[in-house]
Amino acid sequence: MARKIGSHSNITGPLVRAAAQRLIASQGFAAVSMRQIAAEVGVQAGALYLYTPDKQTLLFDLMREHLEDLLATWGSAPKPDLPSNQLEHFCKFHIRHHLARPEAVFIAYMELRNLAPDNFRAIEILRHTYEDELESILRAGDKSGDFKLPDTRLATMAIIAMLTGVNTWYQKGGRLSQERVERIYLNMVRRAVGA
Amino acid sequence: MARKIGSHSNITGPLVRAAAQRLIASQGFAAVSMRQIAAEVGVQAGALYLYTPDKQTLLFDLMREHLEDLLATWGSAPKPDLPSNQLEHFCKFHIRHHLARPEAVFIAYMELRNLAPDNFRAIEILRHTYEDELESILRAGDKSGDFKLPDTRLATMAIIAMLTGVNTWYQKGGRLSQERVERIYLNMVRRAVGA
DNA sequence: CTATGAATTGAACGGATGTTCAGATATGCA
DNA sequence: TGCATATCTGAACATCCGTTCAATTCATAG
Repeated sequence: MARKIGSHSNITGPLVRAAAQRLIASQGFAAVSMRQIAAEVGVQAGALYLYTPDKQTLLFDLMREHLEDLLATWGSAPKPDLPSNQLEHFCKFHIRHHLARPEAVFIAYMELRNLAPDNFRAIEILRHTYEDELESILRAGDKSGDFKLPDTRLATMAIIAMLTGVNTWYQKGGRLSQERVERIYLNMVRRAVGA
Repeated sequence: MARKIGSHSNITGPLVRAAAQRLIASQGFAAVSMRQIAAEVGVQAGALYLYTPDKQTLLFDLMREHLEDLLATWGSAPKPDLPSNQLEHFCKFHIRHHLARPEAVFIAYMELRNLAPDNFRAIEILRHTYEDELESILRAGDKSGDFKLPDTRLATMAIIAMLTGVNTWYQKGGRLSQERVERIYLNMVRRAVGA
């Protein structure tokens, strides 16, 4: 067997990402220091630089991985035929995927302004790619007559804002189950697009 | 004439708030230093403490004033009679008011976690008060049969998220006029609530 | 013009920041 | 066992942070 790099049973790398995600989500990127992250992992600050070239890249990697995960998961799911069913699939997927990783979602939305310009552009492309997935569903439905939309781009932005907004108030074990929330939101979305 | 306090033609106070708002909106509270704000105003850092007891209070005041302005402006506008007209009034008001002060809106949404606990609670009360204004419209419309809503609280959160989302993409001089955006969003909201 | 008090400076305080690196430690393979 | 290398420490670097305050400048009232 070829010698593996990092053949020690080292898991510090993932721990660093997890601690950084937790801390940045709760305090904000600028307010979290490398020493805080290191303390959470149980190492000294200098050791973090074995796993990231700098603090900025750590943030960028968290956001990029979140969006790549979002796109990959969406892309690997089978697509229904009819626009109406595609819309249902998207709504439920979006709520479910976002509620399952609130910290990553929070960071991806709140820390955009802390990205260096090149990193910002890369993240914006990924986000736009995801938005286009919904927009193409709406466009197809509008064309087929299943939906009635004065402006598909605005409907796209409106629906994504609405669905992502669930993350700001939903609490597991609250008044409504996640399935019920999904159904109620889907119902509102359906009516909003004239389905 | 009684001697006025600050009878010098001093406008530094408002300038401090304006500079702080501009800088915090673009870089984030934790990333902006008192020295940066002072430089923007054209004074030394120490002078800022004539206008705010500390950095935390400066943030709190910005957010509180934004929400008090929102509630006061909303409260002073005449209310239509029918729920359907009230909903139209709210949608147009919300989009217009928020698009007119994007920096204050941005700060009020993004910097909540940088508030000290007491300040956070105070801001949350103001925000909830505003949400209740929409919720009572929806409740009245649901009762009167003008709207058909499975859950007024969820509809409230969904609509506010949708409307506030305009701030993330709207650009003056873009493809659509503000009035057209207001109309399209109102149309989607009306359908979403079953009006 | 002078006295008064508001407005501001500029230096200083202790401490935190991201990052680097020589040296120490731990691990797995020969 | 001994060697190579991955992992980590702990101190150091220059710089920035929020905040305080004695000293100074400034504008106005009398």
